[in-house]
Amino acid sequence: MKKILLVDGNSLLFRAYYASAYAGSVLKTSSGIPTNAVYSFANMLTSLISERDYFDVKVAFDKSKKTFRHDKLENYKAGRSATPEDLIPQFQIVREFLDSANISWWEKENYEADDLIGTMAKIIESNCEEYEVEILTSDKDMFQLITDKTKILLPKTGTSNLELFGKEELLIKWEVSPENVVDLKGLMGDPSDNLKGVEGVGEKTAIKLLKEFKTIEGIYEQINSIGGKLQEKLINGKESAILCKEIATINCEVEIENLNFESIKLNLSGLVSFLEKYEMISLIKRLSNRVGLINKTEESNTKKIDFKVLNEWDNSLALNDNFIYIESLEENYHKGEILGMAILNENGNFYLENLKDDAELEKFFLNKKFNKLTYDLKRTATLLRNYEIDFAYDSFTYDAMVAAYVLNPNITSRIQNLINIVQTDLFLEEDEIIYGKGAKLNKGIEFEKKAIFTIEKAQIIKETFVPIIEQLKQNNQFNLYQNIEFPLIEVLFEMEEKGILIDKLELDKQTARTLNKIEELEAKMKLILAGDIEENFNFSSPKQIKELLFDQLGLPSNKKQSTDREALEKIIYLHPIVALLLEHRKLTKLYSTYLRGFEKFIFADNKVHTIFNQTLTNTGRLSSSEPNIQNISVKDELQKEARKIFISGNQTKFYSFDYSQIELRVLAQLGQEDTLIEIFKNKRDVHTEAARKIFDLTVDSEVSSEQRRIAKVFNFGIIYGLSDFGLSNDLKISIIEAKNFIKDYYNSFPKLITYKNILIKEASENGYAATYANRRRLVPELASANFLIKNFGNRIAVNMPIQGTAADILKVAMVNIYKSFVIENMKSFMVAQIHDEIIFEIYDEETEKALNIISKNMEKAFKDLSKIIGKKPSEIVVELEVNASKGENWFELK
DNA sequence: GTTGTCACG
DNA sequence: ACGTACGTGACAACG
Repeated sequence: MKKILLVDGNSLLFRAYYASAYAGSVLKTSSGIPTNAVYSFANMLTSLISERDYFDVKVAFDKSKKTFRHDKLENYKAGRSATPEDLIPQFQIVREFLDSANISWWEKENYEADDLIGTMAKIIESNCEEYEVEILTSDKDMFQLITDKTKILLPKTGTSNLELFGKEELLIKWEVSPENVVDLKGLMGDPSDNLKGVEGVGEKTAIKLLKEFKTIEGIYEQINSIGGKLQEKLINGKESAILCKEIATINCEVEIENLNFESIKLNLSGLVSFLEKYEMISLIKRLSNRVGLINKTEESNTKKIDFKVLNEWDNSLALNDNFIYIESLEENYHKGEILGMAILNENGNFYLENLKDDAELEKFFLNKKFNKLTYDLKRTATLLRNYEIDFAYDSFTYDAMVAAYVLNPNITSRIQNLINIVQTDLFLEEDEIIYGKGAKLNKGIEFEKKAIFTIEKAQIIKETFVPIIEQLKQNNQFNLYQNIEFPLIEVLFEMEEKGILIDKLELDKQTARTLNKIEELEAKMKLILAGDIEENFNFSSPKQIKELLFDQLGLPSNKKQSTDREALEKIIYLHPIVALLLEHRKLTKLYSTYLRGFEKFIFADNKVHTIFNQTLTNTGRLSSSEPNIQNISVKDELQKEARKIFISGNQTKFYSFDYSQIELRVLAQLGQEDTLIEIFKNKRDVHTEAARKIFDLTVDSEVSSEQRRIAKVFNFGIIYGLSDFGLSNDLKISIIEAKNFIKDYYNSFPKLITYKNILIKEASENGYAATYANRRRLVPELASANFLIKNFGNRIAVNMPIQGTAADILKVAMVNIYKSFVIENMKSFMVAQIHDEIIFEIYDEETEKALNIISKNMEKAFKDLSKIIGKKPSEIVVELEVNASKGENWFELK
């Protein structure tokens, strides 16, 4: 007999909620989305499936608030206390969980979960002899569904303690048979559903009556054989009893379409990305193991992919379209090792272990007729170059990683995620499970296993290719992918390859000098604090600093006893040590992150080769790592010294081009705010002019630096989705003053409030925010009942289109400059992008030509963007202004 | 692995 | 009553 589990989703989720809400507080993600009930639900359900060995699992939910039962009884369920606020958003999230794990769930307008489950149980009983049913619910009404083949699993105490009810167990507990459960309910009523039953008849009397007369109808047929008060009560309650029975009766004749049962196969990668998304990290390992157990029974049935192992490539196997995947486990591919390669085409599936010294393979890569479609092209190309395998870059025509990012920037870039971005039946094991991770990472696994895994990865790229392209087109995002993101891969690839030269002497000099300063400063601080601290006091330990300042020295603090810069600045005049601590922070940051910390990133060529992550941010920006060259100090004079270690080559100089106020210009354009557009058109200082508007000053009047500073805070605030609280905090003014300022600001730029409201409305309706180029970001926060989270959603809806459109513009500029450099056969090259700034190394003899190409392309990039995505360039009226500076090192720039 | 802090746009 | 500006990455300390 195969067992099918039917789950009452609402009932289980409620139970999961209360089992995991302690003293009213519940588990939440860092952005405040409550997840406790889903966490517990996922835990309970997977545990149950893995332990009790079910063949298939279906979950049913109540659909709408109103059901056919409400038509019969006006106050049905009216007495029930309100659903906890933190639970409401989790009804949606739990459905997302089931989808990601590939567990099917059902809901139907007008019906409750009971009816769906009852119907399914009946269908199984009458059509499928080889199945039996278990129903997981804490609703005792469901006992009416018990038969020889159907049993109820009732949670007892806690979450893991369950009791199984069949006919016999029911008879022992209630002394009734399943078909009389509704009669019992009709007589007793049920306060939770606001069912009255017969007044004065409780459990004991009801059971006694049913034992004798079997059903409610039976009781009334022989009402005269019952005497006295009870008869009176029954006659008075007749209508109610019959109605309550009717309502308690589960409708087992709901129409359910496409119901079929097959061996359950959980989607591990979908599940893992779900758990990552909602920060349920601790469940990943536990659930992965269970999924392994649950899926195991099926493993032998999964179709094997046929493939051929080749010692050397045979170019006669090559075709026009070849899906390739190169396996390499290092996160930093600049020092990555190639473990093997899969090539899939219509001639078959091929696996190559050794890529070195394979002349045929190199011919394959150099031949432009042979298209290569892959996942993470930048990594692939870098690995090939590191192995000195020549290739024609142009023959790479598709990158599944970047395409998937365009469809959903929120998804972690792992090849396994391609499966859930488009629905497929494919399954791909996690890297960690194949190779282990951390200290247990093992690259030398069995040859066969590794070959299959690599082939499977290429298979995923192949199978998802057409659906992904179709979805891009359907979303109107194909141009963004094809003409911006895809060409950008090559730009970033070359930037990373070129790297940035490091002045090692300068680095060593500064490292020693800074270490010296730190030691001196620590000695000085120890002298001041003599008697207050131990000899081995650690000035870098927030814990020890906290104790010293607030407990020992008794300085005032906030509730959290924070010791960050903002907190320390407040108490700087109360003790001489505080200023020195701030100085210490600056020096140690400089030393450990930008000086000594940089050494490990320097390669044999004396350069750093950063990784520009193209598929990480939610807004479309790039990020940079190992090392991060987008956050090198610039604001503090002392820390800015670190910029001297980045030097240009012998024959080149650095040129930096940065956009002036690009986000505000984007805002002016997209919000159609003419006053703002005019300010930029007249090349005025936007903060000064905003100050004139807010403070109602005349055109040529003097604007104080204080007024300009306030206006500047506003200009930034508007991009972040300003709040009165945030502003009052930043400007150190009262919330009332902040409110008034906001009013003045919006009066000065009235279109901005309209635009803001449109953005929020669109994001709420669509479920995502979008840039001018149709880059999307899902904003589930907007659906939250919690107003803090919802406000966060509002700010995302406003900020993402602005920050993201600016990012889109930068990308267009980079792609176009790169193309021009190639066409003009220039040697000069791009070295870095820092969100609103692009840094180049330019050969002296190319200076004029290069500067011209760069500034022209940057200035027209918004219009170019418009054209690329098929909009009208003429609608872009705001000017983009670019400032350039040069230097032989980064310190000299700007 | 998580937390606190701080660097950038 | 609650308690925030948007987007990142790296480091040291501390469980």
